Amino acid sequence: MLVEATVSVQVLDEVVGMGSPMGGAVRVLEAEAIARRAEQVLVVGDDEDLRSRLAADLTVLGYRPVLAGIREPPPSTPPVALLAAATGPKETIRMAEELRSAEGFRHLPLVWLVDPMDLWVLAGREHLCDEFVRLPYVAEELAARLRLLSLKTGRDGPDVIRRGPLRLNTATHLVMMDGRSLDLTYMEYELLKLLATSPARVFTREDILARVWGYDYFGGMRTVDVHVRRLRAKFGPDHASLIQTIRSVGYRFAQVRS
Amino acid sequence: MLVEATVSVQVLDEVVGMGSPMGGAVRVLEAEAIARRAEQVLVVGDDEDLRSRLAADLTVLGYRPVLAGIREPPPSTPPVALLAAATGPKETIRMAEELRSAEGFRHLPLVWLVDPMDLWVLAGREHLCDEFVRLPYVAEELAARLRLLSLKTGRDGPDVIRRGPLRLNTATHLVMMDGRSLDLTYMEYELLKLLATSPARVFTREDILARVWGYDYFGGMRTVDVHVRRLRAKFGPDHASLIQTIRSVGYRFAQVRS
DNA sequence: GTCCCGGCGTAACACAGTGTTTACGCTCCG
DNA sequence: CGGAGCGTAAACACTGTGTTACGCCGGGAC
Repeated sequence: MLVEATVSVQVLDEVVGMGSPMGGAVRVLEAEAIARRAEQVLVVGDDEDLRSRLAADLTVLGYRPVLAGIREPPPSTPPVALLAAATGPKETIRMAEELRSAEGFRHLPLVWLVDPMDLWVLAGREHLCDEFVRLPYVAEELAARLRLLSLKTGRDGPDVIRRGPLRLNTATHLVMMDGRSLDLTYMEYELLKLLATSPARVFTREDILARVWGYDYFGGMRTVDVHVRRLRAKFGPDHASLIQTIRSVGYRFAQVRS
Repeated sequence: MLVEATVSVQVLDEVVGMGSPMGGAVRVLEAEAIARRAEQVLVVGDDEDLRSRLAADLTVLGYRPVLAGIREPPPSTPPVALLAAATGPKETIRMAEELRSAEGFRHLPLVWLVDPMDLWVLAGREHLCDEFVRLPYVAEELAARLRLLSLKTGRDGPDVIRRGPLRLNTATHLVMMDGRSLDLTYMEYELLKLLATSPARVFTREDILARVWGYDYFGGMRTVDVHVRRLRAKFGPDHASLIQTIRSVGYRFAQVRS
């Protein structure tokens, strides 16, 4: 039932510094890699050699490769994509089917790594595959496809505010925390948008009331407190501190690592 | 300003029957090629050799390759995609920019054919590229990417918008749900088309009234609600949730995976 | 012309979901 | 130790939406 070679979720930090097996093929825009601030990419599959090469290249590209077993809970920080590195097409299909029915992985963009001889298996299985890369792959292609994927799936782009584990899509009003979507009310959404738009900046309750509730609002200021509390509750205990209280002043969105 | 080598729109029927330069690499599911009933694919660019190879492979894959100049009017039947076969990255970029500002080509999915050495030019130009294929390309990959492109853009042919169980033929105004045709009124159709064209995107009632009823419409906003309800009723209980309410904001078409 | 009818806009109502207020207890700091 | 500031919970009020019903309008049949 499971991909036997996979283990529990575990960051491959030790891979950092390894030379890429693809040699000079890896050419990265440094700024881009830094701006990506180590987004996680899950790597699954039974091809250990391929997995380690992917891990090395992803690291150089500025991603944080993560090994994951399907049965394990998904990692706390949301991965941008999931690379399927299997030894053959049958195994890839099996894995894709399993991932698409696993709760934590169902909505992750799935990228196949596939030999050109096996490309025919994709026909009619497009629902199991969001993107694929021909083997042997080129690191730059991997980078380009991951970028395109983020844009096309709406995880990134001009309308998306990214703050650490939080993704705020202003076009779709979709809010994601750790890859799971948050169900926010209108006021909660507007309040969060205000705070997240200017992270680290402190907003007084008057500020917030004026800009979210409107300048003509005359109500109690505890209203803000209550909505902040509800936001924190929906963030979950791990991320409740994303909105910080500045005593006697107001609130601010945390300064998340860049 | 123009791609000099291109000529006016012209179907490459004479290419049919040519052996593919890729040799045995071309393996097609016959049924699939027939079912495609010769959808058009535009090929532009100044690399004549690449263009003719593409034309041959596309033909074998069941597509109808069409040579087109950018300045020429787009072919009457809209193609499903546009392949950019230029001799170098600079030319590809120039062409892409021109195509994206040309009236008839702006909305066509654009596929780049790009040398792995030149992949870096894609960074930051994702808006000019919907999909790309690494050179030297493999015919099966081309086929798979064109298929994926159709699914991802929700276009099941030139005039057919596909969103999950819904099929919207903009040429015939025919709407199908799960294979059964829906009998929609004019307003219902226009409203659905607006929402389905940009799935997941939230439209306010003002947006909808302005774009469906016209900018000069001054009526109650509950009009939108009622029409949404009528649409949902015709969708049936199983699919009523294809149109989602965003409280205090508006409506959106659900994000469906194709 | 009149009649009929489908398509559309508006009004009315009930209710679930939300926003707001109040109350209380904890924590921090003077 | 005391008070201000804040977190938390619950109760309340009301807005927004789903739903139904009704009336108007325009076009086609006769």
